[in-house]
Amino acid sequence: MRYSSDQKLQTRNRVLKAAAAQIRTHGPQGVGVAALMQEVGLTHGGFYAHFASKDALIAAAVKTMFEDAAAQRGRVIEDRSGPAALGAFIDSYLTADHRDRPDRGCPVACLLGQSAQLPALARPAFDTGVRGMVRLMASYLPETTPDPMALASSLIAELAGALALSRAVEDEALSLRLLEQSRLALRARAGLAIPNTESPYHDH
Amino acid sequence: MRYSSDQKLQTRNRVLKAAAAQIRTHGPQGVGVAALMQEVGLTHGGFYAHFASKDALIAAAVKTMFEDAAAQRGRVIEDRSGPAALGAFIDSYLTADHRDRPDRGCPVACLLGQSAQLPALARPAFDTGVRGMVRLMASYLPETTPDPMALASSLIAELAGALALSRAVEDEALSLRLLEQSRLALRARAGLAIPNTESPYHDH
DNA sequence: CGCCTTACATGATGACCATCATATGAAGCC
DNA sequence: GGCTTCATATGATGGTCATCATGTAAGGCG
Repeated sequence: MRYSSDQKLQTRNRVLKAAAAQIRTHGPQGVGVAALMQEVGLTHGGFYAHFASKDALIAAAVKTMFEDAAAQRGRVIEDRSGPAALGAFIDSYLTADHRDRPDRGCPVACLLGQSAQLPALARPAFDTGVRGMVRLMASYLPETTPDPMALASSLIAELAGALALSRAVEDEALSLRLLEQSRLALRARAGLAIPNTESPYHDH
Repeated sequence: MRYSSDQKLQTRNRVLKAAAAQIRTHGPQGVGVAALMQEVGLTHGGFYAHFASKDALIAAAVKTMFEDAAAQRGRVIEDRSGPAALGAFIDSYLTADHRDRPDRGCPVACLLGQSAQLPALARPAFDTGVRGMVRLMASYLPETTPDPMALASSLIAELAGALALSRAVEDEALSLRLLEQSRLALRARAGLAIPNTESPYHDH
């Protein structure tokens, strides 16, 4: 075995990445140290050379989840700005695709209901992430918005709530309705043009 | 020991009630059969006389959670009807009290992010509960609402999302802001009078 | 050439957990 | 008064899990 100079760091990052995906799909409790390390191609013993405990891993993983999410938002928004950026973000957020790929999805929506399972070590990272998302959203609102932070906070609640609900629900039709109704409502509330779409309650 | 005629049923109900509270506070995985039975004053062995498996217990508990929630809504709404009922519901839902007592709170908000942990047996009960809540909300909206079901679905997403977010967040001030902003936004969206409250972003 | 550090592997430990086979003890019936 | 039934208790089984002590191979440095 030859160890390059940053071997350990690379391994750590691979473990973190795998953990972030696992946490989003199976929750913080659903991740096992042994299974996680095996996924990375290692065995469970070496884990404690990288993290002091499972809780420490989760805290670090939550942090990287938010960093990845910020990068992803950048890719979605591209060079748009203001309300156009907000529209692109909302439209990409409330899709069946985002719903079905929680492992790459928004950490807020994934951790929304996991407050009980989330170790105390990981809480500050979550708070920071939520704050950042609210601030970002507020910055994209039209300049005429009277209280951008207030509106942004309400928009985030619906955005993440609708995605989480659409995931929790079993019935596909109900799930899609939840996504689409909130997408339209959010666009309207943010002062964006409404795409001409029939209410899914009426077409059949 | 004397067994009254409905002894078994009463025990079953006590187990269910305890399970419902545990699931809401610690999630489906956080409930242990042994600990649960001990809470009811029994030992773990008798459990399987009442439920075929832990998953079956959770499914039954989810069902009772929604029944309890419906009864609780009735108590909050009292003899109000229409928008007044809706206002009372929203105001009672987005409070620090509801946030801090998940064991007695809305099952939708508790199970929002637990989709991964929720056993398949319990999913239909959740769907039914969500549908019922949307229908109820739609029935309270002003008669002039163009598409009550569509609006109700969007309102539920924000309602449950805001409560879940306020629980997941560590910082008390942020948590209260999330509750209050969504409370005001929801009242406005439902066509209700806005109580005269300063934005918590501005007062300090 | 040989020692030491580094990155990981092996294997063990103790805790917890769902599940079930079997025992117990009381109530009601004959 | 013995027998059955029924709700619950006891104790075992097999599994999973986080954690840690110790072993091992390889590279770098003397």
